[in-house]
Amino acid sequence: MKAEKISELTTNRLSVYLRCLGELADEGEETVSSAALAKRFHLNSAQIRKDLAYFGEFGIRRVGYNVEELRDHLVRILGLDRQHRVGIIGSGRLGTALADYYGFRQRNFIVAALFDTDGRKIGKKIGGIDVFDIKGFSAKVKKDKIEVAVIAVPAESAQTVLDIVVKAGIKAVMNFAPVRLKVGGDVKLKTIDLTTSLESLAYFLAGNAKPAGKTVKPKAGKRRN
Amino acid sequence: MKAEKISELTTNRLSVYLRCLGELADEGEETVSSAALAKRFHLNSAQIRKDLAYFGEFGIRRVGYNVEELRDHLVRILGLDRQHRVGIIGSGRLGTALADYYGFRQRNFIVAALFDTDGRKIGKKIGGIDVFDIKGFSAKVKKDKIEVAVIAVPAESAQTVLDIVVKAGIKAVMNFAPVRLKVGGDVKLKTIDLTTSLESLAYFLAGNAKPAGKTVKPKAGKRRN
DNA sequence: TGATGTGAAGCGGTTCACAGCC
DNA sequence: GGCTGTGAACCGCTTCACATCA
Repeated sequence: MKAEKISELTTNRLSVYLRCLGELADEGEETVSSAALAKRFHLNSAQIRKDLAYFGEFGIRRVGYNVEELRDHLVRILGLDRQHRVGIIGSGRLGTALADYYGFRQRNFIVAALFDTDGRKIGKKIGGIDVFDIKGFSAKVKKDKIEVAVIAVPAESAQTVLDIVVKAGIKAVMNFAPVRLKVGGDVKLKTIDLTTSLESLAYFLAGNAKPAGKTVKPKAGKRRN
Repeated sequence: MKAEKISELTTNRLSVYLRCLGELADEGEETVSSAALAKRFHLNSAQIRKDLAYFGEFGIRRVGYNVEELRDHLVRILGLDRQHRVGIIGSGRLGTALADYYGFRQRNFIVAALFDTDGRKIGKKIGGIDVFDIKGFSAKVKKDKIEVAVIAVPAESAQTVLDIVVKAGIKAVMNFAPVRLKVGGDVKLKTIDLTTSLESLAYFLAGNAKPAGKTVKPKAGKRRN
């Protein structure tokens, strides 16, 4: 509640910086200036400096940033220096794909369990991970110390699932169902809406197909300036 | 290039409105006011009106909007009134999950083909969809009139794949690889970065775990006001 | 009267530009 | 000299408030 001083846009960028630094470290770079970082990954150097400055003074004037050191800082700031256990609800194609997602492990996220309502799946293993009845969600969360829930169920059931998840004490949720969900303020809900992303591409194609004609027509002219 | 008068934030919301209207239509509602829509789906009514007003005057004063009619308008604005053919590159778990994704079909997106470099997969069918050699991408795009590419390959290969895709004349790309990719201005690239989303949750958990102590420490006090 | 459509104000994030420091 | 850290300017999106009109 209080920790929201830093914009989410900033933390998202920290995640990007971390990745970039990983690449530089792999190449053996020891230090990097904000300008060099910006140029290489098409970022803005002022923004990099400002983002980092929220968390401390990591740079050395005249030199730049120490790659390894800054990376460690970012890992700690983002809370990636310890494991996070994840439960995925919905063991359809998307759920199982996520269970297998390499990026999870790479970032210290451990998929501890899958959950479903489908009796045919419960008790089985999918990709080496046990599928549990959603009814036992709360108990399993406590037992396995699950901190993050991923919702990969159809849109109709997503709100119900979210309510179960929140009741179990989970504070961080990633939702893939294309619906607007409601949560209390102390729970972080991140929705990844593939439908909207897709439609945004369709819009682009539609607008692109008719470059001159059907663009906007702002009614009473003079929209900007 | 020119069509970018309307912010992407606006078009994303149009997609949301469309979904909401679908729900209302299913319930048999004939008209809805911006205020009612806002209340029901936790949106802002002024924003709804403003977003819609960019595209025309769809409302009736004193009444609101006709649900069916507005829905049709949005479908047309978003370019969902015709099919879009999609090619997915990468037939791993994520790629195949996407090939199967219900939201695609529902929105008039047809997955025409999967592409891979893995000889063991090429020529096979996965979930009813043929897997082709990426080498034949360009030809297949022309033949099947593919307009949208989905990149579901590891981060290391993503830029290479993107270059192939762009060279084949594709103008709309959805990328799931966690990298910053480079494209020319006439191609719309939408990256869905699961790694960043995940790390943003981790950040929240980290900040949340230590509510008072390690928050920010803005160095020379007085950040805001 | 009651809802839309919209100019204007407000706000938050980005970029600029430079002081401070190594 | 050259890089960071940062106040100030800028910009675009959101929200407000109201004129407009069926």
